[in-house]
Amino acid sequence: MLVMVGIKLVQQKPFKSTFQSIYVIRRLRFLRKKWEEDKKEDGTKWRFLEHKGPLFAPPYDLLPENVKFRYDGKVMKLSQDAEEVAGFYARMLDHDYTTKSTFNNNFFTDWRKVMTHEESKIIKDLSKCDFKEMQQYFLSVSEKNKNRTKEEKAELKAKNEEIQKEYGFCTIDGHKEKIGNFRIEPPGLFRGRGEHPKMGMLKRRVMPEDVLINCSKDSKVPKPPPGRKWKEVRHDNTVTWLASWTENVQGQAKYVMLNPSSKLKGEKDWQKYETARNLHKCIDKIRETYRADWKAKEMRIRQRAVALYFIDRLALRAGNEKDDDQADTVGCCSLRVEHIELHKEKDGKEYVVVFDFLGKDSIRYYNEVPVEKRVFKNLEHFMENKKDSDDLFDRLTTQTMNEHLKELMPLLTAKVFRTYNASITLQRQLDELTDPDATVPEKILAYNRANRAVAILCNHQRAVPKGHSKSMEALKEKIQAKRDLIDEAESEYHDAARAAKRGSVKEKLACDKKKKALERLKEQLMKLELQETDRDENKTIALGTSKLNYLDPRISVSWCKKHGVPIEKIYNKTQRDKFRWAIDMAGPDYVF
DNA sequence: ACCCCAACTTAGGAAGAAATAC
DNA sequence: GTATTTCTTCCTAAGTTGGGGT
Repeated sequence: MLVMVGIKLVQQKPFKSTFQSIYVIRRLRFLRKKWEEDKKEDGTKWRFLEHKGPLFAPPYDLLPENVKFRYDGKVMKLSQDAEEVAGFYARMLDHDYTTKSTFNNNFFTDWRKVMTHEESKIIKDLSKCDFKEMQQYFLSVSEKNKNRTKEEKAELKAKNEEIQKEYGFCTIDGHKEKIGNFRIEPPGLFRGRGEHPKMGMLKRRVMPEDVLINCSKDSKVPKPPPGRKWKEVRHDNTVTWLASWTENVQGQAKYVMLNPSSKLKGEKDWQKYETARNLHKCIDKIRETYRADWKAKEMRIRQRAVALYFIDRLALRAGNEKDDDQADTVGCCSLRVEHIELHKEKDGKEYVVVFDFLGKDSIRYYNEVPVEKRVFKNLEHFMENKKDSDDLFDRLTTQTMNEHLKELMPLLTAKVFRTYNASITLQRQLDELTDPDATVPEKILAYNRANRAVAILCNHQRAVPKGHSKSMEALKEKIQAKRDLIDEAESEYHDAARAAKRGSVKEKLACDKKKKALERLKEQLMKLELQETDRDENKTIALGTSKLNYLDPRISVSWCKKHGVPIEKIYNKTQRDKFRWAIDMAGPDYVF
């Protein structure tokens, strides 16, 4: 596989700018050499791995003496642990979380566990706790931090860079690579999304004794803090993580891993898009197959075929089963009867399925979808004699779905459809929406619209930014002001033109100037109007997630190269770092 | 067949930094 | 210069997937 990468790289088209092509050729040669040297076909991920270990959260700072906690109106001095946990809650007093009884109950139960015996004898009712002074104190501290002088800021920045330099990088197979998350998660209250049964529980402080270190045998093993021990040091080169620990709320493993800009992550990402491109080659066949399976005798197969149709057409997630100590969310395979409604006819359309459920992160998915009659009839059948809370696809799991997909194409799984449909949609929308003669801002709007089509397909939502309507109004005012200016400039230009007609060189020059000024204003107006459209259309849609995780970056890169749009207009610094491989690889003619 | 876990990708919101408006 | 808005980065929760155990 990795040898193929090398070949693929050298076959790429020449690039436009000399600077770039020299750089690219050198880089390609380098990459190919490296990748051949590093070739690992046995499932091992590295041969050498060295790092400094994770950075622990700073120790707890006691509150100043004058900051009081009160219980039932009376001042009470808390023990260190109780005070720290109280502080976690105090910081969140303005947050919506503290209005939820699940959050409050979980917090209170866990808080009482860290209290001394005496404290827990007194503090028995959360509503009698007064955290106001603590909250005020934390607010004042962050206010003070905001008002730091230039020098203080510079000093802080320098310190952080020092830390980044020491902990932020590792050496892997001879390369220095950036680490993604080298900081151990600090203690706090668990912020589960949606109606999470565990929200508000105490996430306790992670100690060196909780931490597993992974590095190579012949590396300098990271040292635990003085007088402390790691839980374990292992040398497992079949995995990519550098350190891990188990978080106490959900019992999940947490990992320190490489930054997306790293070669290891980049190659994986590249491979993901190659799999999606492979799907493109057999998608017609697969669609034929599942349509045929709508008629299958076996229920199991019909359910699988209808579910796959949803995964393909609606870009739904696979939908694993979830425990009831997690928020109740679903994906395709875990849909329940209560999540869809069937309408023989709705708003003039036949056979409409209305989806309404909470997906990942408890984001609502609502969609009215006209479907083939056969799909509709199947759904009716699946729902017969079932309660609302029963599984729609009771004969189907993500495992059996993925096993089936493996047979249709190597490496095919449910999520590949999301990647594929996202990327192909971007490519098609870009083709459709890009006017080659348009200005760069217009092209960028076209790009964002294409991106938006994908975000809508994948249901990537966000909360309406606060102050959205206000900022829209401000923008509208600005536009009106600009229009007035243009009117003014127009009449000035007309006057100047008349003067220039019979006037001297001087008047002609003045007229030219007016003309230029008018054009500049018009251009500014257009920019503003584009911004207005863009912002309003984006109100509840998040473009970042699809850009970062679903869109083959080579599509965007080639579009930029083809249409003379600087790549910086599409990808910011972080994104350019992550997609370095694609920026180097894809020429203007790349096709997904 | 089913369950569970490890490892990895995908996700929205918070916090911080930078840009722009005033 | 300061306040406000917008963009970027950080954070970590919440998914998917494959594999191993029973």
